[in-house]
Amino acid sequence: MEALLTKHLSGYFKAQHNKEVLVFEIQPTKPQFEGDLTLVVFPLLKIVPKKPADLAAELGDFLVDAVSEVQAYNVVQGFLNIEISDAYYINFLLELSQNPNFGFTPISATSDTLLVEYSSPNTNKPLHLGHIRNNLLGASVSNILAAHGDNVHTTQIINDRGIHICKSMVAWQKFGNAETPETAGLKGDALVGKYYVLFDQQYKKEIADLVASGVIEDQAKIDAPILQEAKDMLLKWEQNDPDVRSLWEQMNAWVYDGFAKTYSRLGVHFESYYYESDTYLLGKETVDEGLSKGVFYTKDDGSVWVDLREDGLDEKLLLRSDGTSVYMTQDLGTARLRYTNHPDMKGMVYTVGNEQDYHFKVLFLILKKLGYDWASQLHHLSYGMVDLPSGKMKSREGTVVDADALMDEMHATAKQISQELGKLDGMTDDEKETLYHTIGMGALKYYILKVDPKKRILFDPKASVDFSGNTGPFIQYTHARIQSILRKAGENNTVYDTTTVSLHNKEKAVLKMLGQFPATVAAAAKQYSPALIANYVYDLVKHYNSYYQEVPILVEDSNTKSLRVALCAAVGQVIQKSLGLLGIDAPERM
RNA sequence: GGUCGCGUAGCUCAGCUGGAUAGAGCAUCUGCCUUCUAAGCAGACGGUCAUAGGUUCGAAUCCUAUCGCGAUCACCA
Repeated sequence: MEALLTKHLSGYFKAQHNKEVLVFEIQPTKPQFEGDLTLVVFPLLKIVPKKPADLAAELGDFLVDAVSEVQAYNVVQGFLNIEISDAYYINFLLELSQNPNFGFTPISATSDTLLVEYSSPNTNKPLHLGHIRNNLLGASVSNILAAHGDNVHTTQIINDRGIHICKSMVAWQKFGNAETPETAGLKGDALVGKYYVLFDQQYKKEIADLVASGVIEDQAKIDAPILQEAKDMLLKWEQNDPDVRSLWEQMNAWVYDGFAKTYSRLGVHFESYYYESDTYLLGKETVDEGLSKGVFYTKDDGSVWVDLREDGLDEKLLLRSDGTSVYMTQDLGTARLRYTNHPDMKGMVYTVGNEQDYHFKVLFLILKKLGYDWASQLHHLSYGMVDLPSGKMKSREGTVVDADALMDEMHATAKQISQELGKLDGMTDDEKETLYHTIGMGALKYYILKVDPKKRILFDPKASVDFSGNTGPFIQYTHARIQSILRKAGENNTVYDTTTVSLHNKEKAVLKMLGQFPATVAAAAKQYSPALIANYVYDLVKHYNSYYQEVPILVEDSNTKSLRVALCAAVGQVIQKSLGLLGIDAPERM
């Protein structure tokens, strides 16, 4: 509709005033005024010098005359409020009902291939609340880009090597007594995490002992024997020591087994996996390449650096003096490997927390300096930390919210509320458990995703298990009620005579909301923001519930009834799609 | 200290490239289940949009400065 009005207005300015005007400010009319769309005329006064109200009236007269869908207008100051005919919205509903792809763009031959990286765990501890935000964001953005018509591949980089991995390995060797997930009765990732914590405890104790014997604290942090053991182990690992490699493979296998269970519950999946243990060597090659191109340089101790001071950044280490690689080294290798594996790729999205903004700025700049033209296609999907009311999460201090435990809690809450409400008669126990999972995850995912990614989240455990108000279950509930109506309405009940039905003003409001869905998907893709989808679907549901409350759907008059059922079905479809983009299931009943 | 981000109701958040009287939820208080699922709806209460300047017909939104919070600037990842 906006496009149609723009076209006519543009023609009008050309014919009447001989001016080229291509962009008009058209927005939904505020509820307190009469009308459906509002043209702001202030910007046009520079082109045609008139009083605001006069120009608005002139344009209003023209539109009523020229555009059949425009049936009336009113002017308030410099605002031209345009009333659109019911027929337009009724026809829109008809089109929408016949288009299962409404709002989505199918993948075609011209689609861009994109790689979205998310999750990216370390193999030394279980996933926690911070990872949950990462996973939900990455998975949802992947869905949104795909809905927008991109050919999306999901992947992750697994930080499976490095000093932090060696820490849990050393601790297991010293204190583990050959414990396994089976003998300990723990998930594999939880078992390995336990030894990571043990390492830290022992490390702190050794530092304290050294300080007590007269060593300066900074020196004690370096000299602590267990840290030396971890460093030795890293060197042995890079030298392919068979014993170290075997232990490493064993412990990583435990972790992957644990992660797989958590990912499955979260409902995320990956089409490929990259391991730093595979890419760090290519990273080292990249460093050599940079040295030969003169982009990097070597210091006296043998360490390799890049100087970014001309770009307003700092000097950055790329290879340690002992020749081992750092974080940046392997990221260089990983990026190159991915473009080798996907030559047609048009972009890559890194879902990583905003504490690494600087890292990615540097990474992209280095790749550009190395001459890779695809460096400009890389995007860092940066998001804020998840904080608790008690402050920051610290894995070594045990103040993290464990992902598995959190999901258990959401499930239990969903179960408790569902049982209290007692609406699930006739469902099998399996169906009920599935539903509790759907609702619990709906609450968690919506709670996390409704916040603008770049903002930090304050995770309040009490508020997160809230199931009413602006929550996932609230939206799921509306979907369930719609499905209930559709079941009662029966089949083939959505055919109506478009020329004789009329619209309730609440119906019109809902249809306007539905009309915004395609633009919302497009905006969410452009901004990599699931929050736009979450806020949109909440707004849609608010309008629908208000309508549902005030207007009966299953009425005697079959023409009116069919229109209303069609509207319910359309709302149900858009809710289901929106929730789908957020990775949330829409239940048939609850 | 340099750089980046954030600051909107008691709390948690919306507010698109500047537009009309800044919106939701939670919490507190009032109504509405013999009628399509009350995980709902309708209403009340609650704001000097951190502060001060500037640009503009018009600023929560853009610019500058200040204050506050956070992140980062590691031979950690």
